[in-house]
Amino acid sequence: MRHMPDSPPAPVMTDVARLAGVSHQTVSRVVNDSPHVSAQTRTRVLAAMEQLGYRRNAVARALATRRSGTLGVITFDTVLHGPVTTLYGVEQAAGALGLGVSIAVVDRVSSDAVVRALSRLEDQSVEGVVALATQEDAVRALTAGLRALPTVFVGGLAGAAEADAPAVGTDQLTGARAATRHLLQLGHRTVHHLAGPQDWLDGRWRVEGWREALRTAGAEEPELVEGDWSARSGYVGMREMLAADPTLTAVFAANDQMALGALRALDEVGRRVPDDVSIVGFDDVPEAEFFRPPLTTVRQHFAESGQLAVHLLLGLIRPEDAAAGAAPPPLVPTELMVRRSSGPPPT
Amino acid sequence: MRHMPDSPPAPVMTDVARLAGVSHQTVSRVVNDSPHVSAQTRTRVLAAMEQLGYRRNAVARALATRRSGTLGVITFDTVLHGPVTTLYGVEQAAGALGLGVSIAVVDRVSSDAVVRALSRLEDQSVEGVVALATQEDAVRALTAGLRALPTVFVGGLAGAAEADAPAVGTDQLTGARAATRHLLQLGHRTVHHLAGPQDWLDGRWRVEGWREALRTAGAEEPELVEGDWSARSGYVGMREMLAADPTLTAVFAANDQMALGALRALDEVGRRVPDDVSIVGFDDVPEAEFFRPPLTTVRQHFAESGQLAVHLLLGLIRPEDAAAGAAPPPLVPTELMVRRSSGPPPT
DNA sequence: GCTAACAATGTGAGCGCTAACACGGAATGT
DNA sequence: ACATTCCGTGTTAGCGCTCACATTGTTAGC
Repeated sequence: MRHMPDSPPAPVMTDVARLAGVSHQTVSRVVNDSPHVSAQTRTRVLAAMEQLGYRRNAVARALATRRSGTLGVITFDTVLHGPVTTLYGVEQAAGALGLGVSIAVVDRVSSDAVVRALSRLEDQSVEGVVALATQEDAVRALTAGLRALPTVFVGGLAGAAEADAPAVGTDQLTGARAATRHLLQLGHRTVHHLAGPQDWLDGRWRVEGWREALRTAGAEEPELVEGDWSARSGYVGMREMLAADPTLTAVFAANDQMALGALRALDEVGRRVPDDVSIVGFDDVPEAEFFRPPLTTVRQHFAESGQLAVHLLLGLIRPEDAAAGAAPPPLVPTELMVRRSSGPPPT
Repeated sequence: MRHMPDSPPAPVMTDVARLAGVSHQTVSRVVNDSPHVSAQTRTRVLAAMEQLGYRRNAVARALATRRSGTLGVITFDTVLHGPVTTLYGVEQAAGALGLGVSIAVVDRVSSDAVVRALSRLEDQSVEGVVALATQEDAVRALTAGLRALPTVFVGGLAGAAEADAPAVGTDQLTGARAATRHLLQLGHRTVHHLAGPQDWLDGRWRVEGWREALRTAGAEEPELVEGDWSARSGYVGMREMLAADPTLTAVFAANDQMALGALRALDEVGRRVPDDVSIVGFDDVPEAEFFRPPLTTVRQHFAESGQLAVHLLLGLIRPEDAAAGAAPPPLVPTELMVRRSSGPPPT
């Protein structure tokens, strides 16, 4: 699209008013669906708007109402399936409500960077923020010393609760428990855990679920190995684990990428999956079905989390507008996708 | 963060002015780094701002200047590595320039949805848009019948050029050529192509590069099989290809996900990689290194594309502010990452 | 028949900022 | 010495919209 040097100025309310033969205020009423406009006048105004191609100026409206109609999202620059999908869910839900979405990406994990990102959002006068940043540091940075900008956390319910912040997200605990129990039920004595970073709330919850399931089953709890969500860390972690306990038969990886790395490590040392070792992941990224073997994993419904976050946030920002009904449960259930990477232990 | 019922109103310019004993305009000058303020006054104003915790109201400023200071990004709801990383690049570059970024996600590929997404961005008064939507339909929808909103396309240079729209992106052609040539040089008679969707400009360019390399080498051009970027389509496509030509020895997949699917398909029919068949992907997603075998692929520098897009867009929006120097070349070079999925053909 | 109530519309002010110009006073030139 | 420039600052008028209130006209009520 070429740059147009001087397009004619966009029509404003007064223009519409003049054309329709009413006052600007009446136009405003029509635009805002006020009931106090006669059907006839409304039609005339609508026609004038149509004819002029009028669009309300959101900036002026924001200034007058002191409401920007924009939500902010803070996220990390990882291309993790979860945050990205959640972001889309947020945008869809916000768009449906007529709200805009601004984003701020935190380049590295430091509370400093989080504060700067938040500051960028504040500069854009967002009315509230959805934080996809579920590391503990981030939560702390976001809750501490900041202006009263309503915030909803997605993902890490634990720390959020500590910080007395509203949060929504996947039911990590139940999901991790299901994954572990699945392996246990297949007959494995115990399940090893290739954990996510423990400063991520999601990572911690998955450990918790794993631990609970083991405890319930009376299984011994092997030392966990911590990774950073990356396939590389799954690979390295798996080798470590194998070195520490060559007899292991079942591994629950904290996400699918790490599971992929584990798969590779097992292949390198000649262990077959699932004949020798079973693997279960978490997330159900679209590719998981095409791993070798197809990965048994816990599906998360990220987009729903995003939607939920928006509705929860709306309740904080505009209590009157928020869907009146009871607040939806903040926990999105998971789904265990049993594929071929898990099976009974070798006999 | 709890909802605070009534926080004290944020300080405005006049408050700062009063405290500093100057006029609001002088405060404005300080905020905007005008040279026409004495050092002494500036210090006093700065101190007053500090004391009051003043932050300029971006909305009011936008109304007065008729510039929102916000860029829009249109993207699809795919969790493709490329668009997401580009998005981050855009945000980083914009943030560094003091610009905000609003997003609009297109839920499905229809020009209608694209128009609606664009409309959402317009409603937010973005000054320009970066379109990560590089499908032909999308480009057409974006360039057609729309207001004079400056737009930069990322990714698909071909169609953009047709539409006379500025565009930046990876040098797909050279990348695809390099991938194909790499296989040819290993001794393969020819290279099959598991193509991306042909209504995506990126997909088309990759075909083009592949075709050129084959032609240059005088190699026969096998029929291509078209996929949709997904691992599933790579899997299905590979099986099709194998059925059509069981003697194939080298495949260039249009992206890494499709390569993953292909890897799986080959495994299922007992073909070893790279001993029997070589595979090369495109993108170099972080996981590619942990595929089995590690995937030879073409790395794209998505974040740089995003940055470039922002600078190009800035040139359209604010010619005076744009870095004066020559415009950067709009093509970001690729990098061939040779790993273990490619090797000489079986003898 | 006169007032109360309400519906439909208009008027004026102001959201917080910047643009454009006005205005003194110091510095410069001849 | 006086006009001319420039510097630092203040004044005024909007940007396009909504809010609160004023003003009509109409219907209802006693």
